[in-house]
Amino acid sequence: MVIPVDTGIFYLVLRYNMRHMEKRYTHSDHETRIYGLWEQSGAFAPRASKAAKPYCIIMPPANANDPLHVGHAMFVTIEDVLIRWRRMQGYSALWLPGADHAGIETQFVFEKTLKRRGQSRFDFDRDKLYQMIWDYVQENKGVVVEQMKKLGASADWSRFRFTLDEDIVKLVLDTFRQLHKDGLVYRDLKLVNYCTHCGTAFSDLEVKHIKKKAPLYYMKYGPFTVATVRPETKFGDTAVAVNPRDSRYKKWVGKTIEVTGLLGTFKMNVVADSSVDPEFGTGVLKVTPAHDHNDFEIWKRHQDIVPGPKQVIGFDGKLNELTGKYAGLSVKKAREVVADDLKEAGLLERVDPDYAHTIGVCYRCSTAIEPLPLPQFFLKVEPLTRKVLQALREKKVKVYGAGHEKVLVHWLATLKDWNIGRQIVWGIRMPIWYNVKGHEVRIAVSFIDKGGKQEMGTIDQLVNKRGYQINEIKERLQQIRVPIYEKEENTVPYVISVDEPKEDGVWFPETDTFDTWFSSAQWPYVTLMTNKKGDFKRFYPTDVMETGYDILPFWVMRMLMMGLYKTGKVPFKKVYLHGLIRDERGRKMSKSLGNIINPLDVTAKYGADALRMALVIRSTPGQDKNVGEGDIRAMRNLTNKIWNAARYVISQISHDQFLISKPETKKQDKDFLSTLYSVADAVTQQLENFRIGFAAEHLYNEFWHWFCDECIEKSKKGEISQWALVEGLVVFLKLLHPFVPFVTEAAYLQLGDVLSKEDKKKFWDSELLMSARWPRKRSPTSRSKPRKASPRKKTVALFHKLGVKSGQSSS
RNA sequence: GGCCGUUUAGCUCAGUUGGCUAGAGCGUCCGGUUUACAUCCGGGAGGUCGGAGGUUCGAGUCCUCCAGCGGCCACCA
Repeated sequence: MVIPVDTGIFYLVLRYNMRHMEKRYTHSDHETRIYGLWEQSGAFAPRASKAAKPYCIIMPPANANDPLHVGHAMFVTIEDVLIRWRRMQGYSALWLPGADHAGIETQFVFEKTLKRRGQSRFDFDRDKLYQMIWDYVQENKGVVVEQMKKLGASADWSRFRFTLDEDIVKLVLDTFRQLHKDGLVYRDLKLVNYCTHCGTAFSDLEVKHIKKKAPLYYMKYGPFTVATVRPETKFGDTAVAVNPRDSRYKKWVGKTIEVTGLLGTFKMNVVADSSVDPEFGTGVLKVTPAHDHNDFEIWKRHQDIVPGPKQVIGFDGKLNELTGKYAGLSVKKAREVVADDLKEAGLLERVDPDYAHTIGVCYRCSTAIEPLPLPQFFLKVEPLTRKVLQALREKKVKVYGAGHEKVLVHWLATLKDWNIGRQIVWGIRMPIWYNVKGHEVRIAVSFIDKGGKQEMGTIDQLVNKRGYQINEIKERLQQIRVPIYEKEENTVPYVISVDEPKEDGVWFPETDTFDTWFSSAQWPYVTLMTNKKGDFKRFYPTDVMETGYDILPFWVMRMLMMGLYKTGKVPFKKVYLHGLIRDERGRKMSKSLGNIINPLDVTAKYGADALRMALVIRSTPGQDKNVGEGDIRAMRNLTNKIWNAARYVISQISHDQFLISKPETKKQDKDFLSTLYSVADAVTQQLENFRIGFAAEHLYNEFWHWFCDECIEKSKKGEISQWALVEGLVVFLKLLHPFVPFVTEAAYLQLGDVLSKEDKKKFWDSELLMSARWPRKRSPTSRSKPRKASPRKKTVALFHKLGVKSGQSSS
């Protein structure tokens, strides 16, 4: 057979093969060179042949700023197993890699480095800060790619995409425009989950709920007593609510009461709302629409009686000027001070010191989340989730992963509208311009003046009182806050546009950026649309989306929503969710425990193959897995075993004039080959069913305990012929290759060096194992692995035949 | 409060649609270096598959209930 190979590769392969094989497999002698051979062979790119069926996996884009951790190693291994397997089966296999700008994560990390220099993000205008983070990311980008290569990832690096690539951004913005046109985007004032430490709003999904004990204060409230854990928000109260069926308070409903508090006496209306639980506390609720989600909803339901949000906590997490002498206190401090003052004023009836409840905290920094009123752009979610639910019902997408399909359905069924703006700089700026003309008194901005100092205020104050030019404000803008008013004539008009509108007016850009997930939700189609011509047509919908179950709602769900919206098709047909990797005792890996497995350290010590196999063997989708150094060492031993099995077979070839023409006569050979190929079929089947961990274990056992322990030993006694043994070795190298690509390739190359031209015709179908043909049953007549029927089984079968209930009789 | 997962050898876990005489790694005990591999080979001990019912010729596998562990969701102030 003539193999058309690039002569350079051929030369390298020749040079690579040294006749001598070391007694032990030393990964460091092979991995880098083998990866080089693969890359130069061009086999990472999908087969060009039109006849080859497409197979595509989009790689979850790693955070551009994130060094490799064990989670990466897991996804690299599983996806690489699938891609290598399908590639060997002859598919035109594309594994498309990329990186994510990871807005909040990256900006947060960058701000830490700023802090070390004694600076903060408030020292810079928008453009300057963006540029600084861009440069910072450029320094680190690419590191993770090099690290993934060390793990053996056979991705097509030539198709690598970054979420902030110009053409990707363009498509993401197009989608936004389209959503807006279709009425799926709206601007509204709602309470958002605001982290005062990170300085941005989050979506509901990014709020972590933790159980906590806190004092529950019972305070006098006009004719009532109300229970609250947040006395500091009382300055923002606008009404009092009771349950409509609560007979105790019926007479008060609709009345106006007088409440004397720390800042004087106020009038308030009493409303009846069924969300109030008569059993809780005193059954009376103070309504604080600006600082509590439930209260906000009560206001929405009773707008005629209940005044709207009165914000008393600022975005800095401190009480504002409406709180009189308490202004400037942090929420936490204010709570204590207010409680003390209430007590002193005789307004505190009693305190339940250990009230257990849950509070929302920032998933990033664990700061308590403040619900704050903020005008935001929202994505109307229901029309999108409906389509996903339908696709799931119609089985257009299937989820592999321990019950997570149900979790996904639950998410989709209960999802709330998505606030897609974030108050950070690092991301794709929302393409929105406000015409501030005539609204200068209503719009607050911050910017950096010529002296490099931050200035803030309404546009009116800055221009008319402090004498700044409107253009210099715009040029060095940090943030803009455009309020929403009930009255039409007070509402600030905006247009969707990337560039400043040409129309008359004074146009200020929105300073919010999109939630990172808004762009990554579009990842499958934007990466294919902006890549080589025809990729989208050929590879979309993709075959498998593989990722950790922890980002199912953040990413997978949203990709389905956006993919169906934009293309009318699901972005992927299968979802494989891997579990988290924990330490050998089942604990989460953390720096403080010192139990982190650093993939690069492990790779250096035991080899990439050992790490890959340790991660994947016996893993189950959706299920966490414990991995310790012992597991990795055991798999390093496997690589050595593979190497030595090959070494033995190869040594026999060179010693005993290996004869290809030897006919297939021995019965033992036939049995051996029959079993060999049923192992191959079983592994293939397991991979097709995404039983990857099981396939790996099965292979491990068959290779080690059957092929090595039994068959090689038999061959020493002449019970299995040499050529059959060589065939066995080649088949196992191929089957093992997706899991442990380096050592199998190294062994395959060694074998190729020893085989004669004639021999190669039989055993050799490619210069490189990674491009070789996946083993299949040689003839349809060969049976599956014969199993001895046990006496018990025979008996049972007989009973069955006779229609007799066996019961205990067989024992 | 709702949902999901899990419970199999000393430890960590596998175990397709029921067919098991229940496996692997690590650990442990005994024995082995005449050349594939001591990162190894041979052999052993160790499990009433969380508990109780049920379906079936047959249940680790399916159904019901109970219990422990873990996770996700939820506006009880």
